[in-house]
Amino acid sequence: MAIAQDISYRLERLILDGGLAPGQKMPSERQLATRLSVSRAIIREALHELQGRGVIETKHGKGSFVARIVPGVEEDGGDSPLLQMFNGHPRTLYDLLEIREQLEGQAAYLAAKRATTLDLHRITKAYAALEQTDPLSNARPDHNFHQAIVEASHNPVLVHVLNGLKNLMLLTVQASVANLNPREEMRNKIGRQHKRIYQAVMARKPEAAKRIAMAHVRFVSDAMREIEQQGTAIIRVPVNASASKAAAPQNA
Amino acid sequence: MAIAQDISYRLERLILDGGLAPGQKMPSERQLATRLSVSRAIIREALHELQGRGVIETKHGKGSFVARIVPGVEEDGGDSPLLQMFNGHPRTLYDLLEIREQLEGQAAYLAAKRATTLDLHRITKAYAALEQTDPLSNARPDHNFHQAIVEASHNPVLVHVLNGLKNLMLLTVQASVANLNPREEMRNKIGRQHKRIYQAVMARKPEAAKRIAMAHVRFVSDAMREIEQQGTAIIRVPVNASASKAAAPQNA
DNA sequence: AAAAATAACTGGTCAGACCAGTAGGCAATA
DNA sequence: TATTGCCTACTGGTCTGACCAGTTATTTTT
Repeated sequence: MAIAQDISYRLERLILDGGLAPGQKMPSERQLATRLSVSRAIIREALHELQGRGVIETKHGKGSFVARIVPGVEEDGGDSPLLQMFNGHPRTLYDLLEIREQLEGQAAYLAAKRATTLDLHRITKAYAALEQTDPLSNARPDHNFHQAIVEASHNPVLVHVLNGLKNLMLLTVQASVANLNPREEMRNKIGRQHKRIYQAVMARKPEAAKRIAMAHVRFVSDAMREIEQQGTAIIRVPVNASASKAAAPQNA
Repeated sequence: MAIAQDISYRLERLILDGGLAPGQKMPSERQLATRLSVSRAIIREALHELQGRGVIETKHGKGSFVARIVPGVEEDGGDSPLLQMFNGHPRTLYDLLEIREQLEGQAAYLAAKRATTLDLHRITKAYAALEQTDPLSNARPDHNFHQAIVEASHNPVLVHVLNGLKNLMLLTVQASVANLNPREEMRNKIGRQHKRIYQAVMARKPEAAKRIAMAHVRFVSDAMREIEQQGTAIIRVPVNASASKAAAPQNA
């Protein structure tokens, strides 16, 4: 693989894995070049790639910043091309969940219908990891479980679309985990829902899987809406997820 | 604006405006640099940006090529690995329709629920244009009608996702128009479906709108599948859609 | 203290060089 | 003749080092 590509992936992973939070400034190009032992030209090409993907935005004389997906009370009108759309819309979270409901439902349906034994194995593995993980730690196992199901759908377009929403997804999952999991009843309900999704897919019951998966997302959405109205939310909008994440030292 | 950005936009416009068709080879980097009077580094940065958006894919020693099927993605994704997935997979068309069924259904649902009077006006206008257009001419009015409904959903994420699939969409719509509309019964059925969708949205009947919209996409999908099995398809896979497009001079 | 010049960052662009795949031509060989 | 194989002229991939252009904090002036 071309180095520039490789670098762009490494940087993206660095960002997603919590090394850098949305809005945060990335190291300077010269620093990155030195750090990663490549020329600055390569760094610039990699950064442009991330820019094209909407992962970062760059400001002349200031630096490159991890794209802020969502609103926030933040500073200037710094808009990223794609993500600009979301600015100032606190509804975004629910908009996303609205779409997730559809797509995850379809994914579960197709997964139950088309999953190969290898797929089932992967899903099982992801589910096991999800069960064993401390629900309070982080959102990744949750996301992985859903992801495994999506991939088992064998619909590249679906995979592509959900992959494109990955960043947003992570934030919502994160938000839901942070807000919902601390409440025991919630945690249990969600756990049961995951289990039922898992079972439906394994049992190859498409309709059931779809129904349950949709209900799951709907439940999360409704629960968060309720919490938000009570004013007891830990995270109101995904932006702050990074902050609470930084406060939680148990990240991988 | 930074030159690299500007260049990337100019190149993208060049591609989308029909100067370059999917799969087609772009001029070499050195050529572009000379032609556009910028350094090769700038060209490379611009190309990486397009790469990140999934507009092009680049092959060492061969050149850069307009990505078959997609622009962006967004991302997400974006990038050649995703696009590669689509190449040569005739199933892609149906994969896309599978997703469209969900998203268009949801869009219609939300549109019926949330559309403002302005939205309704726009939809009416698009529908009128669709009715008055010669069905054989091109797919744009069809796409515009669906688009108007999507925008009326007032879900930026949904708009974003479907926008990212725009080119794919155009191809499938185009394919369906090319294959289905020449057959009178099909044309009539589809016309009736559009009408029912339109009426359901205008009458603010979310459930009905969703059901009809989903059935519509499903119908198109099934019909095309059937045609393809009969071997009477004009366009089998989206890839060739561009070719037929070039052959049809009546494009806007 | 306020204003202006400065210095030390940051990204943006350029030029030219060289490495590394690819493809076509053309000669030497079997 | 047909095949092999090299050579060459493409293509993108990377590096270097320079200079331009915004941003910001510091330091000098006033």
